[in-house]
Amino acid sequence: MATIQDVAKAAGVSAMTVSNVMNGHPNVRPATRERVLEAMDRLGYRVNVAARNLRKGRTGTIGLAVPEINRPYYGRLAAAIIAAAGRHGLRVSIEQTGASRESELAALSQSRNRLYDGLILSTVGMGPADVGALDVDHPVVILGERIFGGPVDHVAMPNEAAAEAATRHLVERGCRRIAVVCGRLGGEADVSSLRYAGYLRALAAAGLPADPELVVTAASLTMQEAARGVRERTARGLGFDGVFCVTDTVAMGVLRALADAGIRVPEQVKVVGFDNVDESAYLVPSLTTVDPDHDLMAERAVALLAARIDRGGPGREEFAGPFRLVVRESTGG
Amino acid sequence: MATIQDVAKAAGVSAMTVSNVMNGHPNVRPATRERVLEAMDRLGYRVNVAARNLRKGRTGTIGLAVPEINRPYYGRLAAAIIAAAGRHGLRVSIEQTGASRESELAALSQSRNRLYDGLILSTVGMGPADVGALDVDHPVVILGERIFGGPVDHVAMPNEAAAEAATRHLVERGCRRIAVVCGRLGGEADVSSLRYAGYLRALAAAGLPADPELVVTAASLTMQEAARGVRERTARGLGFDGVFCVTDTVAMGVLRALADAGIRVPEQVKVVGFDNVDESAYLVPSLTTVDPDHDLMAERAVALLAARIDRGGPGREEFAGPFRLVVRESTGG
DNA sequence: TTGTAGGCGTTATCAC
DNA sequence: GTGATAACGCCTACAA
Repeated sequence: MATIQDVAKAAGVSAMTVSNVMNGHPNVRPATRERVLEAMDRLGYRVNVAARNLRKGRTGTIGLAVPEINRPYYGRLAAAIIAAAGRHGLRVSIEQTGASRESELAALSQSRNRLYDGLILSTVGMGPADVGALDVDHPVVILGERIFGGPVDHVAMPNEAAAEAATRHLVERGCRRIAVVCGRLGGEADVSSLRYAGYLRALAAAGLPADPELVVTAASLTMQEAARGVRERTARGLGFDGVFCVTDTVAMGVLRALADAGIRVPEQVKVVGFDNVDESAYLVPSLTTVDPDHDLMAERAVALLAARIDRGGPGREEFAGPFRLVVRESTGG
Repeated sequence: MATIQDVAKAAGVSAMTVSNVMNGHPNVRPATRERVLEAMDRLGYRVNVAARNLRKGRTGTIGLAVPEINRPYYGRLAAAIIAAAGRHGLRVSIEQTGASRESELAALSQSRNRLYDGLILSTVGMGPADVGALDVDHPVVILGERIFGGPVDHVAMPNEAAAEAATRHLVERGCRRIAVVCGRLGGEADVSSLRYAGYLRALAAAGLPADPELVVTAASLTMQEAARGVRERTARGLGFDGVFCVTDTVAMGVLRALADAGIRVPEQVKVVGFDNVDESAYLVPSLTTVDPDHDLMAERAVALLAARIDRGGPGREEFAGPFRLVVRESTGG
């Protein structure tokens, strides 16, 4: 494999000049540039990224830590982040945390390993008690939730407001006993708790009581758990006429369980999801859901991280994306 | 950031000894090891990956190039590959090709850029004419299809056999006019063409004619295109009683279009997919589909690549995974 | 068992 | 406008 020295020799210049040509520096005479380019081409020269990284103290790669890439929401997010990173000249290395607190903390310390220039972390397992772990000296952006007081940048979903709007939509469509399907409620600033809070707010605003009977738990927010939870609930009789699901994935499990029980959507029960993953428009019935503008959030997250990489120092910026409700068949079109 | 030298100084040894401790080399006196570990800990030492890479000529990262990570099948695959790579001590950097021939070729030449130790490439846009491009001097494993004669390792789906089995299943369930929804048929060794061939074989074996009217094209295999194709077809009257979809994603679009047309599945039309993505079990109706054992394929692909990275030289191994048909509601349970 | 020397390929600095 | 020099931090010889 040809090195910069080989090219320099072949072109009759110094390595420095070759470097300057490569990096588009000014002050290279056109004729020289030509000779160098020709030599590079002839030798099939490729820059050695490891050497460049060592010299520059950068790797050109950022890490993206998500619970599992194989879930529609994280897939959607990853796609947007890879695209956004590409626009910033960065590559993306993906790590799966399995939504466990330990793996999320491990991802944070990996980033200290200087594997990546920075890390975008989707926290699910970590809680406020782990804020201290965020105090690392490398660029980190938390994506998804708000961990109050953390010394890092955040790109947050409009969790509460959007959950409230989604639930209000059910109220407006005539629902009076609205169930919610969410993960474990620790009272912390995780997806489930924040969206649950929005759900409660909408109920209160509508003067509806909050019945603990209507809270269905799907601990790790999988289709399977959601379906099981709803089956258990309907086995005791249909005690609700609307369901707010904290994610679209959960909603898919819910729709399936309702179909199993022979309950018609939206006639008997109306369902709302959250995320607007690609599949939600194609489900039968198609799913009414919250669209949080993934592309914008991804772009902001990468932009924040890139800025932090360039400028250094800790950040505390917060960005909460916009959202809109996409009304489809599951709430009556 | 502390370097190996700093640690050496702090522990009163040479850098070499620190290196030996780090890499678990034998011949380090326990007491010395202790002193070194203590110093590393005290200084918060982290190895500089760039320097190690430069020295070793390795990056510890492999590339995974897929059309779009935001599709259930590729998400599933990526999850399995990241997990498998982790077991081999490798990280995974993901690149999205958008299924275009140009981007796939670019991914191949990127790998020559020595960004990664090796590349796993899911070819969709490239054809046999591009076999030459595979003749790179870096480890590459092609995942998904067979490009005959390429000088690289392949991990292939059992495309033809599985497609034939899926179609035969429709025949066995009583279907006589079986449509197929696939991408453009170039007669090359891509997913659509191979699975289409399997479909044809099953028809022939059953003594059924192959009617061009029954070939629905969804050029890039999206839900949208599949739905549109089926809508156009049903608008001219329901001319089929079974559909073989070349992917589950396509099947989701098909199920949606059939629902729009008021056609009942499986009573009027039976549907089979391919991939067994997580969602397929939760659709309404749940989807009968081919399960190709993604985890095994991912493991094999990573193992082949890892072996190639270690041993060097070009490879020509072919591995075709096993498959099984998962029968669900869309063909009558 | 531990230390010394040297170089992996690149680029920043500063001469010329 | 171009080139010599010196790192960047680590690891593989080889020497002690």
